[in-house]
Amino acid sequence: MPHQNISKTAIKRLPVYLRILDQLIRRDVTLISSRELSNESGFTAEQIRKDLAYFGAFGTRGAGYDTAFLRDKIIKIIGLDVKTNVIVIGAGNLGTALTRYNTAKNPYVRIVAVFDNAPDLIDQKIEEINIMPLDKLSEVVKKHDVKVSIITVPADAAQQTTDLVVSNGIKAILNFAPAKLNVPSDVHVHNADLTIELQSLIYYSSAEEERLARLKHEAKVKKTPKTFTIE
Amino acid sequence: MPHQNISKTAIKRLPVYLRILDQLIRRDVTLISSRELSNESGFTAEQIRKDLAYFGAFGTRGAGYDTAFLRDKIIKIIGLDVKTNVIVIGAGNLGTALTRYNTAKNPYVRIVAVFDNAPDLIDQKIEEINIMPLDKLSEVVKKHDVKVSIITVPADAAQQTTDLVVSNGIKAILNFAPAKLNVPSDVHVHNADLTIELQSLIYYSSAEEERLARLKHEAKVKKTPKTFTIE
DNA sequence: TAGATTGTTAATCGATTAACAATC
DNA sequence: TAGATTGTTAATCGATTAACAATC
Repeated sequence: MPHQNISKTAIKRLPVYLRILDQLIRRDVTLISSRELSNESGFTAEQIRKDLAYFGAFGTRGAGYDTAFLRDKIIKIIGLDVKTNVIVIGAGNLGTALTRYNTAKNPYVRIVAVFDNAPDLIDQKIEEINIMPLDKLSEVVKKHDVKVSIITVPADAAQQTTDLVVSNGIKAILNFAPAKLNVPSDVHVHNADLTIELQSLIYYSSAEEERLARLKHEAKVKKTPKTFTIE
Repeated sequence: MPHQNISKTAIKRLPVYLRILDQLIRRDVTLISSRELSNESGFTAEQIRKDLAYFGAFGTRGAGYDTAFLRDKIIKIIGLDVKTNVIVIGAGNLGTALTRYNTAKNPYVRIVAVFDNAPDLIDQKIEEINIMPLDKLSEVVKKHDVKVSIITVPADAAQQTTDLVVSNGIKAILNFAPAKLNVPSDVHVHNADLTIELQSLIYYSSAEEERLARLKHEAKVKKTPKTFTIE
């Protein structure tokens, strides 16, 4: 297979497979079929096999996948075999939650520092990690060769924060600010705007058909010719 | 257009358009073209026009879209014209962050209560919103006719929490727990597993080609016939 | 009328699903 | 060998992009 294009949706599923394999290995399961992986992940068995096939042939026909072997491969595919140093910008509730969670539960990354300009937060700690002012960012990024930044600042500070991290060589940004970030083409941005997640979910939470029918009805009313009418 | 299938990806973009229209209206902009909306959102103008066309013809040829009119339409399409009552389960940092953010910045939803079983959290407040034990959930859901729940509990409590909210009539779940939730087919789940977002971003943060080439090389080495070799 | 921009149809692209040969 | 499950190719589906007629 000479450089097939790797589907972006497949990349998003790899961490799910990794999480499941981690769990299985903890339960001493050594072999798993794509059918069983499907039950655990919610993705189809065909899709799982196809996702993995982009990168190689990791299973054994007739048997399934060796859990430890497959985990090792996925870790290398994603690039988690070397711990990734990450910075967090914004030490509010969300920045704090992400820092705590990743420090405690995500063994593949290391949050090296949290940045915030609020004077009362500086020199405090979140789970042993220092909160620092933004003017220390350059130094920290160089020292730990940081390539990934999580941004949890307010929307109106998002672009200037982005410009700062990009100018310091950051290549990937996980953006929680409700704002579009302008970046050079070699910088990757994943938007994780939680308000958008919630609002698009609300679309599905109540009678969709009915709502859209009402909308169509209104449109008709609106298009009634605007002549003088007797009230 | 007799009931065209509405694309799921279009639904995810509607809240982005809404956010931009809110900003434009605040800046007293009354008319906007799809080209300008494209600049603000990062989606193409063609895509924006197509997304809106699923629901009606809201623009004026030659001119563009009336910002207030289009905002009103999008609000009705998503179903945000009536404030949506939402509950949050899990009063940790993430639950707190989401509660604060939505209370302060998202005028379209109302968080009516936060649930947690930790005794020291009960009866505390997050921005005027009570933290309650889970045995009060049924009562609150009935009282406020809640249909949407945000789940921010640990992975091992996610399914039982889900079963609880589903049995109380919740129809949409925004799930932050790193776990697959099993729900009846009439309940919608949006997964927002932040670890997965971060890990899939890491895939793009460092030399992809190189990493995958190394993987392929390893595979070759592994497949060397296992005969006796002279060291 | 001329210029601009929408709404819609057609063409392309990418992702998922189905099917099955390969092979453990 | 028979049964099982992978890896891969072909068919389908859905989403995006391109093009342009409609129309303000």
